Amino acid sequence: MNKIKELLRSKDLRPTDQRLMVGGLLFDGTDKHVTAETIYRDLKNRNQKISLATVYNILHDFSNKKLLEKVTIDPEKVYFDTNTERHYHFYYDDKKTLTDIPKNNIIIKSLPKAPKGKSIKNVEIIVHLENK
Amino acid sequence: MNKIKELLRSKDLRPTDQRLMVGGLLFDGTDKHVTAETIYRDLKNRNQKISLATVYNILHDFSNKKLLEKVTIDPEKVYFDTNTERHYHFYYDDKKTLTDIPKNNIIIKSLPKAPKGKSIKNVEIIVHLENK
DNA sequence: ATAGCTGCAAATGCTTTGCAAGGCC
DNA sequence: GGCCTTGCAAAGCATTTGCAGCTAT
Repeated sequence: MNKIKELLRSKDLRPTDQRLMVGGLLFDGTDKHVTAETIYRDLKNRNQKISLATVYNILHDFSNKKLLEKVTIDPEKVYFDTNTERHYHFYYDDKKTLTDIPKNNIIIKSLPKAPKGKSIKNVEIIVHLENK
Repeated sequence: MNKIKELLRSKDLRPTDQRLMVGGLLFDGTDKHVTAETIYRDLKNRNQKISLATVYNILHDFSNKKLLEKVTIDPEKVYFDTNTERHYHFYYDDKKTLTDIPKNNIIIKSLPKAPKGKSIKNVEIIVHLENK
């Protein structure tokens, strides 16, 4: 838990109780794909004191500070991914579930040049899956 | 306009006034990226009789019948693209605008295998842009 | 002390739904 | 005639906002 405290400090985020709870759930070394709702329910089930609005705040704080990556697929849901390295996603359209595409399983040969005055911020690749 | 009528018929969609109007805006041979709101305003400005709910219905009908491709980027907006061929998008995060990436400017060298029992439905690539 | 955070409830904004009336085949 | 489509208003839902009360530093 102290590790998370340091992590937050290093990003100029005050280590509040709520941030530590959310951080504790997210940064355990394994990759996760969560939504605000997911986190909120999880914490509520453990009888933790936190509000949904705060979960949204925290998730966006984390994402602004590059601790999470925001992935948008379904207009009704925003996913946050603890894996912030360049990688891409499978999306199970039926189950509305996100998973990482195993590394090196997708290779982009050439990226387009950004239009004048613009630069590429990030590249999102979502491979939508359906049942055979 | 008769062309659109045929187009609709070929997809088992009844050529109602509203569908013809929306189809007329969309299928003129040039690629477009629209939202329900866009279409609705456009038609309203021309004093056409149509409701927002119907625009949503029609856009989804068209997309279900593969006349349009649905692209999701911003959780607040769903874009529909008249270009249903395989191609990808630039997204101007600041202006919330979508454009096609010029053909052959992005090449995927290898696609991942779909997990067991699944097949790839489509691949969405969104290159997010920011100001330099 | 004070800038930053939290949390509630209300507001927002896109999208969907229910259902009655009307249109297409 | 019977099924499909429209359109309105209401409902739904994820997300954001305003703001008063706390909290970390």
